[in-house]
Amino acid sequence: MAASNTSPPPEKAFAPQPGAARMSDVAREAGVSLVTVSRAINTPGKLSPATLASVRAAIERLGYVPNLMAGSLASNRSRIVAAIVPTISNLVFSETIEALAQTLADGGYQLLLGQSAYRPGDEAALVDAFLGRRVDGLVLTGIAQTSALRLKLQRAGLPVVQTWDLPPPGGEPPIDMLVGFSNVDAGRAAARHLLAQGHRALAFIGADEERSRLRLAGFRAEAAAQGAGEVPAELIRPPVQIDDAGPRLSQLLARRPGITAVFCNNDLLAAGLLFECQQRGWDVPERLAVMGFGDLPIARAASPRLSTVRVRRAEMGERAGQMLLARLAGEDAGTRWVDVGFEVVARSSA
Amino acid sequence: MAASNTSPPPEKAFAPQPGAARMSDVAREAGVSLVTVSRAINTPGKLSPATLASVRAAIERLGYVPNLMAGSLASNRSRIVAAIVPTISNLVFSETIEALAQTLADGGYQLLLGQSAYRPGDEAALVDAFLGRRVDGLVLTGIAQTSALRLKLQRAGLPVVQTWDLPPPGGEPPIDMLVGFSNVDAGRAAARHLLAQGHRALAFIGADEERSRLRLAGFRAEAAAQGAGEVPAELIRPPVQIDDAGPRLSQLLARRPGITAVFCNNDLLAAGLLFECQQRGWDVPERLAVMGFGDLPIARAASPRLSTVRVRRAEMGERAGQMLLARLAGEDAGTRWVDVGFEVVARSSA
DNA sequence: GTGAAAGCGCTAACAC
DNA sequence: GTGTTAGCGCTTTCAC
Repeated sequence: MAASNTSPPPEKAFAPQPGAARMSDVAREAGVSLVTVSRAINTPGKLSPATLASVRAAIERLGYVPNLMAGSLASNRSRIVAAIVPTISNLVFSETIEALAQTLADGGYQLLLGQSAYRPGDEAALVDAFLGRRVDGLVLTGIAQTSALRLKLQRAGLPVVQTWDLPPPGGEPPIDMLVGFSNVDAGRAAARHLLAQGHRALAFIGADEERSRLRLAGFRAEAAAQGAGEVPAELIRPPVQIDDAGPRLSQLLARRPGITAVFCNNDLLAAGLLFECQQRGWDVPERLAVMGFGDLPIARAASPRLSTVRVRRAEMGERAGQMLLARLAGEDAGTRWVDVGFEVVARSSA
Repeated sequence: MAASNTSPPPEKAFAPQPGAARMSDVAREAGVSLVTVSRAINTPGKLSPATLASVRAAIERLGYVPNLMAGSLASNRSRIVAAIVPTISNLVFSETIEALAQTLADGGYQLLLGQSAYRPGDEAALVDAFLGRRVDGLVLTGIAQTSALRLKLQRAGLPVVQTWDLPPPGGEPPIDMLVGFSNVDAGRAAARHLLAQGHRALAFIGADEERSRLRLAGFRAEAAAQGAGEVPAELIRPPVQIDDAGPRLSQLLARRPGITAVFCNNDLLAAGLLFECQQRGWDVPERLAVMGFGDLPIARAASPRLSTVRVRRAEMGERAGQMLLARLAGEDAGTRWVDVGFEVVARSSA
């Protein structure tokens, strides 16, 4: 089914740009000055309808595409906002990104996306690349940036929004703006839900990364507070895949055979656990209760329906975008830190 | 759990860039000329170790971050490659993007990502934005670009790679380069697999978009060739969610109660169907055979294991990146069209 | 190995 | 409303 072919050359061989039209070409073509063309593009309202029309016609005729890099250099505004997420392969981030991209697009900005792979070094490298491109704003995932990075961003005077977390009481304040929720509290709430149903032998499966660890901490704190004892945890080095769930359950069981409830730090992993239970012929939640995180569509579709912790993914993206747009428009809005909260969704699996 | 707070102003209020260091500042600091600084950054091998060291020290001292926009303008190379995918919320594209981003990064290029939402208009708008930024290359998903867009790209003389599909025999040739597989053949192969197991009453659930329709066409063609009669199909307007599976199955059943096998155009949808069958108490594959597409990790993890069509997602991204890098390096490689193929993976669900 | 001059394509003042 | 004059911060010749 696979083949690699050396193909016939296309009619016209690749040529290094046949001399793309410049603004001055358009100006000459339309019989106006260069600025007039610039205005026709950026502030068309300030031109007479007649000249505007003739400039537009010239643009059309020449197939002119404005060079935004030159524009950015001259105006010192790139109209680009960058965002860094750990990975786009985790669906929990997709909606945040889509909402952010949409909000920014509506405001005339484009989103430049980077993936950190949960590695601080990659994040720092991306920030350098973005600063080098003189992005107008930056959206970060999490609050675990190194102090060197924090300092660099503050020195750059760039609007920054941290997302998906909240600063711990007494911890470092946000770099600039922030929209998130308490991962510790979310973990705590998950434990509370499970404990309320009488479970005492809890366990945890999640990624070996910052926010997952915070949820685990909250989960364990609540379990301890209610006297539920030790909570074994499996921390998976990213990237986490759905088929990690089965093997990790086995590990957990080997360590503590009596487990009755597992909190998975991600709905996909929880769905994987559901599949695993089905393979084993275990009833959920009777034999094992499973709780997810995120409330992705799969939580509603799974069988049994997945109990989970709902996170306002799209809202975070939208608000991050709005905060950035407001700042970029010069409005120094009062609200810089937003807690969008979370919510335990009780369904059938736990 | 949610709260919006008007926060105390941070120690230092937002200030519009305290005058980021420029290359000339570094030059003065290091006691060399501006060009020397430029060389220290771009062609360090051409400098004496001593001057190189002193320039680097100055860069460090000033926290200088080169302005890549200015560099791009002067050199006429942006070192950015753009890619357009329908959506990042569909995991089938994630690996392609990640492999592409990685390959490009290794070659010194950055990836700029855009989402078309399966809308030709959005795709065209993104292309304009990218051309405006003078990206050095472009990766497109699919081959269904309008002829206006094809023309624009050819006129721009930009290296372009189309992915995820192959030109139909006798159809339009690729815009420039291409790496994909035959969606029609993939659909045909899926039907062949199902028919080989004795199924005669087939059905299809997929997104209402180009490549999904091609797979449906192949699926139907094979069914017809083997005398299996009509194949009812449910085409879902994107975005397709996993919880679309259940309701669509009901629709299909209402139209044709005797269905014994369903080809889902996406593994996530197939997993949704598995969950639906479980809810109904239907055994898979005895009562209903389910086949997926993509061979995402969920196919291996599902219960029963999902039979599916494996697509070389990462390979497409990597090869697209390589082809682009080769072209950008001036090597006019002979291989411009690559068929990476696909593969039917028989597991338990069908 | 290093530097001086010119200019990439555009926008920002400021005139008229 | 429209045009003129200066750059934006770099890389590119071409000298030395």
